[in-house]
Amino acid sequence: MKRTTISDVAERAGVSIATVSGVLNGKTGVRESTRARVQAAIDAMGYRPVEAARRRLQRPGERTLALIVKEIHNPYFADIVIGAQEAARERGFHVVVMSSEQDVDLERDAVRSLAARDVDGFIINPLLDDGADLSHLFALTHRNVPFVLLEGLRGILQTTLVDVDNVGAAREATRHVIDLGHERIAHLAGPEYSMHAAERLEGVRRAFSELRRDLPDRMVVHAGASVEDGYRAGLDLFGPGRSGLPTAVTCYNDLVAIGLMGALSHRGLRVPEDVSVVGYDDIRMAAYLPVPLTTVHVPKRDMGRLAAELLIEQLDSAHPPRAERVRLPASLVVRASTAPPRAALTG
Amino acid sequence: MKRTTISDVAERAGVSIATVSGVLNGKTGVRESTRARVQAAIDAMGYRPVEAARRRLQRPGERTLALIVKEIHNPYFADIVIGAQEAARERGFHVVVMSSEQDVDLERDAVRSLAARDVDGFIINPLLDDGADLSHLFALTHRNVPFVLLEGLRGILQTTLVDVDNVGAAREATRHVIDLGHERIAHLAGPEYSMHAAERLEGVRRAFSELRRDLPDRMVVHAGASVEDGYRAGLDLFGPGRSGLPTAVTCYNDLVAIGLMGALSHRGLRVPEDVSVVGYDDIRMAAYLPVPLTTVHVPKRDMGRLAAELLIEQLDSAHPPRAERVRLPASLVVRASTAPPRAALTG
DNA sequence: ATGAAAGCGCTAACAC
DNA sequence: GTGTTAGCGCTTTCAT
Repeated sequence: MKRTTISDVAERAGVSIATVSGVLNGKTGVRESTRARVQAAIDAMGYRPVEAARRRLQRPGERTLALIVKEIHNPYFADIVIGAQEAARERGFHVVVMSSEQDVDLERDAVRSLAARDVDGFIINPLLDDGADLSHLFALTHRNVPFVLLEGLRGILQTTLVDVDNVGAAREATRHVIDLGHERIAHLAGPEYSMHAAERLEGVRRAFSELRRDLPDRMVVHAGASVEDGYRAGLDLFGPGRSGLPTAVTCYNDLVAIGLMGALSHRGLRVPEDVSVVGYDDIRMAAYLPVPLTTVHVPKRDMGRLAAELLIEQLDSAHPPRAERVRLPASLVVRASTAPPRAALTG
Repeated sequence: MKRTTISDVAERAGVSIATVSGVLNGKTGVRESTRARVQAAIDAMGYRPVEAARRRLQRPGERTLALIVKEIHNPYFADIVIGAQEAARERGFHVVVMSSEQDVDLERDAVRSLAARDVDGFIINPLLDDGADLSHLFALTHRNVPFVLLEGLRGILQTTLVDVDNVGAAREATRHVIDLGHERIAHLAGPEYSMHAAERLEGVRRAFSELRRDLPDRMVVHAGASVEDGYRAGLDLFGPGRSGLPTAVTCYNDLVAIGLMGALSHRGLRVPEDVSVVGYDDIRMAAYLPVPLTTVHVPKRDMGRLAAELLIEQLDSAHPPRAERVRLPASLVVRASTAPPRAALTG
């Protein structure tokens, strides 16, 4: 069954399509009786104008940016959305969000469907696809649809990137607990297919190797990115019958750290007295927790703003986009969740 | 400067627009030399096809739903998004999200811009506009674009609604702390322009009045919907020099409850020993907090699913939408953040 | 292998 | 007041 069009309505109402268009757009100069007849036809047929044919094809139309995030639950992305939305709005753009929920197929799908709806540009936090199927991104390049990335990708993609120095910041975070005197330090690593997770783990390793210290494999737990992941990993790591427990744990992100702190509490361990915890991202909540979280502050909002700005810049310039790779500063914020280990205090 | 079109490219490449269309769509039967020439022109001019003209106007195209939330930071909405996305995907739909961030103008704007992009239907968590300017919603009705609401509106809008019984659930939550023996109970109310906030406050009042008890005005604090709001309100409520402090606090939502718990901790008060705290929503994090939160469980994911299902149903039926008003069950989950008051224990 | 021309659903002159 | 018609940017037969 074909969609009802303006001519169907016109026919039913016994008028021309121009007249229908008139009442659709509230134009003056349509007799009241005619208007009523047309409106009746519209209602009866459930007619719905195709906006693409109305505006898009005629006038320029308003412009919109698409932001594709990895997890809709992560406040990290919420701040990025806010920033992007601000910058976009100031320039007359709108921002729509889609979430890939860590699924490459969903990411691909999201890009395709949004591109099909003529969004003007993309801000994408891409998944690190194993098979390196970046076809959807290449498709954008090929169609001259600009995009900026929020996380690195292995393929030497020649694109604009807005991120922080994850290796350096994770290294700094790890150094912090080492400097406090901790010996047994664990890292709750992020999702498997994530450049950020890899970079942060690399930063942790670097802190250790710089000091000629060893990071045992069992001290690296691949947890994930959510509160649940942190909770489960924490429950496991500090499970009954475990020995050589870590006295400090650095986490992939704040959500994982929050889950970990829950697990520690439920295991009867205290933060930071028994275990020091370090997060990453500095989500808003971090400072307001019962034990304010020591974490790496990431300028999420600024990242969102900058990404949108760079994108719009590309949109408005005729030149082929030059691939800027911006690394905004990120550094540790020490709060109450880290302290010297017991042994260091008593010994 | 007008946008580059397919004929510009054709002209520059010295071919017809049909040929350009051919290389654009990777059609076979184009001489390699021609293809190269066309591609060169495309690249040189940064040509970008208007997708609306390509698909939309020709084929049916893929369908998408828009979900408009009030605050992108609230995990409450994240779960709704997940649910809607699931249900939509199962039926071949996509879901895009926009956030009004508690701003009526942004909400209006979001609806307009999305409608202009031909989204097929809306799931909207509307703001309770003071001036009752629901024009953007009426515009949808007028254009036969179906939508379902996630929060009530004052105007007797004849639309589908998916929500829970907020009054009843808030009443139940309040009864819980009353039954535990608390006398001085405060409520951190939600944002001003919110039906949910009003309904929940009403539920609190009802619990009191049913028992012929009084809820003093100073025990109702208009906080907001975020962690920061809860923190600030908590810091204030339990500030130095305050007397007659509440021994239990019910909150507009879990985020506020989390902020409150942070404030209590920073004021040296313990949960639930000194103060019982009740949240609302049961966001995922609630169960994993150091002190697991007693809260009203709201079936967010199911709400998202249902909203999407009802919407798609309307989309696929020719009949005018019947306005269903579904109230999914919500009830209290008692965890560790509530306990009898000290006085009740000792007295 | 390439081009001319008819349409996709709608708006906007311009006639009548 | 209302209808005719020429586009909007593109795809798609159908010729050539």
